[in-house]
Amino acid sequence: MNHHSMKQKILDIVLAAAHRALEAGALRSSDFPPFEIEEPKLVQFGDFSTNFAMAAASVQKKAPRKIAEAIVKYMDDPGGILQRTEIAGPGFINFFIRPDAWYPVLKTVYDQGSAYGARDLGNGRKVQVEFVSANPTGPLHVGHGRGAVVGDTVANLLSFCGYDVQKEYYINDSGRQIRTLGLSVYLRYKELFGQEVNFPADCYQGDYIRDIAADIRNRNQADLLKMKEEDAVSWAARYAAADILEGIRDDLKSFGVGFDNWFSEQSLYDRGRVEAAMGELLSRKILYEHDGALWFKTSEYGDEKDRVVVRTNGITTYFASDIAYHLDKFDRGFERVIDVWGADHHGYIPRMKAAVAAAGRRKEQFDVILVHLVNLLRAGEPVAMSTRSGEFVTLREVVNEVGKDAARFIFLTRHYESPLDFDLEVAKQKTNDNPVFYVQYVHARISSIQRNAAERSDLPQGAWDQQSLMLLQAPEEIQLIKALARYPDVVQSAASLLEPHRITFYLMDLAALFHAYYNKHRVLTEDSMLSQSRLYLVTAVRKVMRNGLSLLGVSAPEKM
RNA sequence: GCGCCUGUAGCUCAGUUGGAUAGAGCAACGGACUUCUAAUCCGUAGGUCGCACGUUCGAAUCGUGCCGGGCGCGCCA
Repeated sequence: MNHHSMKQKILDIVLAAAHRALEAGALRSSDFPPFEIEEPKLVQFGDFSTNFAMAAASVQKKAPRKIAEAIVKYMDDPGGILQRTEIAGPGFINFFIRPDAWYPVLKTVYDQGSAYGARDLGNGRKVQVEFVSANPTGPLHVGHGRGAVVGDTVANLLSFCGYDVQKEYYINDSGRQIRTLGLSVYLRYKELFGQEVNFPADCYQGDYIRDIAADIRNRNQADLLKMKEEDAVSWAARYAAADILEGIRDDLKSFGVGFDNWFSEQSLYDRGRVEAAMGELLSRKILYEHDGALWFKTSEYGDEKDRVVVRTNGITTYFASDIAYHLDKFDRGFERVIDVWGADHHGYIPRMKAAVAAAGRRKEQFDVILVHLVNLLRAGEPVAMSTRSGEFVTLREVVNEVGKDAARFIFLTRHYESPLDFDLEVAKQKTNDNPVFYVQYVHARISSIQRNAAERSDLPQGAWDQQSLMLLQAPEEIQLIKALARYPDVVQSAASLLEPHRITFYLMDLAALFHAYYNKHRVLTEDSMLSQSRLYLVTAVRKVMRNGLSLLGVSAPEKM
């Protein structure tokens, strides 16, 4: 299988030319600097261009244009893919590809099918993506949804590119907020029995707390009133956390997000992992005692100050269990660990990186993806969102209203470090305002063409026929094939930069090219040969669309 | 005050990890449906890439300073 990308072929041609030029004495140094093969923004500059000459100028001690001339002079084109080359501007070499040289791309798309676009970056290495990890103290809201899609899609991308990926949800089921949850439920429970209670402001205010309390009463799960308050609170806490977690699991499921592992914070304590981690760090003198507390020397690893891991009262901080948790991740054999956090936690990154570094892991082994907030709007007006008052819009409500596909896609229409306006009305619109349908519509349209083609006996679907493909001469057709050829590069950069929005933008581009083509040229005509070639082309477009949408976890409808 | 993020068309945002004359969508204006799905397309107009220096063949992109916006700075989670 020799599916070299066009870009790679150009790179080979340039390098070979450089070597020949060197042998012939037209270049001085065998030291070729790194250079780029890129796709120029303007069509007049060809299909590809290279900055080799400019990049090499200082080493070769020659004017860039002279170097470019030498490269062009000694250039060989064994595959016969070049129509012409030219030297332009300060020393760019522009390459114009013969239209028929693009056709094999279509065959590659067919041959590789659902694997088209995948580059093996991971080589089977184990990577873990941890995301959402919302406290089980209330339902997921829209912001969690964004993190969920980003994490899920990053995991899809890495898995597609040869990593062995595990998706994990970290459950904060120990500590104070869980106790507060228990207390909240307990107090609501007492209210149900007509008792006067003073419901504190720092308890969870949402109605779901009342629902849980009612649930406990109605199903006669336990008689909390007969228990000692302390026992009742902890019983309520466990019950409520499990119940809420079940809801979170369901919400995520209907959002298309599933996890391979649900990891309990409490289990770290139960298995003595926190204690063990602290002990190890203490013996390595990375922890030290000061003012009656235990401190981590994070400042020696780039943090601005040291951090407390065990308080004066003997209780560990959240940081302590987080250290243990991350050490545990690496102990489980993951070579690479990726955390997806809300942007409000960004101040936490230096100390977490410090902890990972102190554990002897390399910088590249740990990444944090910071997902910025979502502004929920309805027809341009902000929707009130306050967790404290309990008046927030849940992820479930959003998914129920606009659908899984629209929600997922829209969450990925921005770089995750950019705040996102999510307008519920726009998400439902079936117009160009809403990119989901714009992209899905391509898939539906092509599916429709295929259904029509199936009625005709003169159109074998999916057959490679070089002769008929030669009929694909329109600029729009070549543009489409070029876009398909670009897809593997897009996937690679999305995966290596952990930037799923690149797939989204690519699909919108491809969709625009297709819709333009569709409006200008008819696929199925009286001309069998031409129809066959165009059918071959649009079927390839459909395959790539499908691949891209599946990475995003968005469906590819046959009809709309 | 310190740190992180951010500033690109009226609005919302891309920008191939330093490339050539800065790109979409929306909004505005003007067009295209007896043809495979008009949930579409075509055209026009729209810019001091926050500002100023610097780095170099070349900067929206890198560096420094300033201005504006968001967030974070607990022995909380």
